[in-house]
Amino acid sequence: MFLIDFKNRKSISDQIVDNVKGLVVSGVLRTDEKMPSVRELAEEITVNPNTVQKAYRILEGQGYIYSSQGRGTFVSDRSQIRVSKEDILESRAIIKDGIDKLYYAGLSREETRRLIEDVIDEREEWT
Amino acid sequence: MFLIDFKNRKSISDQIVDNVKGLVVSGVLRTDEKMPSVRELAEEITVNPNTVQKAYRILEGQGYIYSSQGRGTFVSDRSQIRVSKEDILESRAIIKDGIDKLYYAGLSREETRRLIEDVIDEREEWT
DNA sequence: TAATTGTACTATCTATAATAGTACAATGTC
DNA sequence: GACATTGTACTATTATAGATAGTACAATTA
Repeated sequence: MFLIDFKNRKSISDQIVDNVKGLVVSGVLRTDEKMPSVRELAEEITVNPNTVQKAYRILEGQGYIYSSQGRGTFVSDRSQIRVSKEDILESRAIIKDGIDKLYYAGLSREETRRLIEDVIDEREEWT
Repeated sequence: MFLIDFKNRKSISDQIVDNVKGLVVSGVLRTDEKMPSVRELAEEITVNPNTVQKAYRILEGQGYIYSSQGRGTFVSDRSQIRVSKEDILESRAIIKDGIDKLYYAGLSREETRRLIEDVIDEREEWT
């Protein structure tokens, strides 16, 4: 369910954040479903509890999950997700960086389009 | 000519690498044209010479430039550029990461396609 | 000869991520 | 009520990557 790649360039906490976002948005995790506790998840993926807590704090701040002292952490309704314009622009900048690198590697516009269409088509769940 | 953003998430040396690659591939820097020396460029963009040298080493390793002790560093012919399959896969992974983040933000397949087409169309020079 | 240039080092500083450990309030369970 | 669980907030420490600082030397050019 929650997979971490310790050799990844992305930090562990960022991987948890993106991982959970994907499960929430795709509906694998359902509204009000209980998330593993900070300590549980930390043990499951063998990282420090503080790392999980950091990810949960970010996820709560963006409305993907909500927490209740003593009770636990739960999945928010998708209507609660808050996306800022900066988030979109950051994603755009990441994609632009990747496209730039393909250009530097000598790919043509059409080859780039094909590669990206491949990536898009890999995901069957989509709004 | 060589622009560095010190607040960027990309390291300075990586920014130099990508910057030069772009200028070489687009033809702004012409074959056998002399590059600024390590020390010159370091002063121009106010970074440490070691940082520039690191970037130059990477660029030479990938065939974008070549160096000659005592003479300087020069732009390679574009036929000398070596692109590994891993480079393409890394670019693909970066793009996938950006597309994933757009999905997490709730964008539809079509909105994502439009945003990417925008990015692609921003670049007029292209093979 | 003197200046420039690429190159190779070592040492140090800095920022970020992750780990380790402690503590406490709120909650649920027995 | 007692106790375990949970979220939360700290501090301190370690690990790593990137950048800086400084030195040195061989090859080349002027």
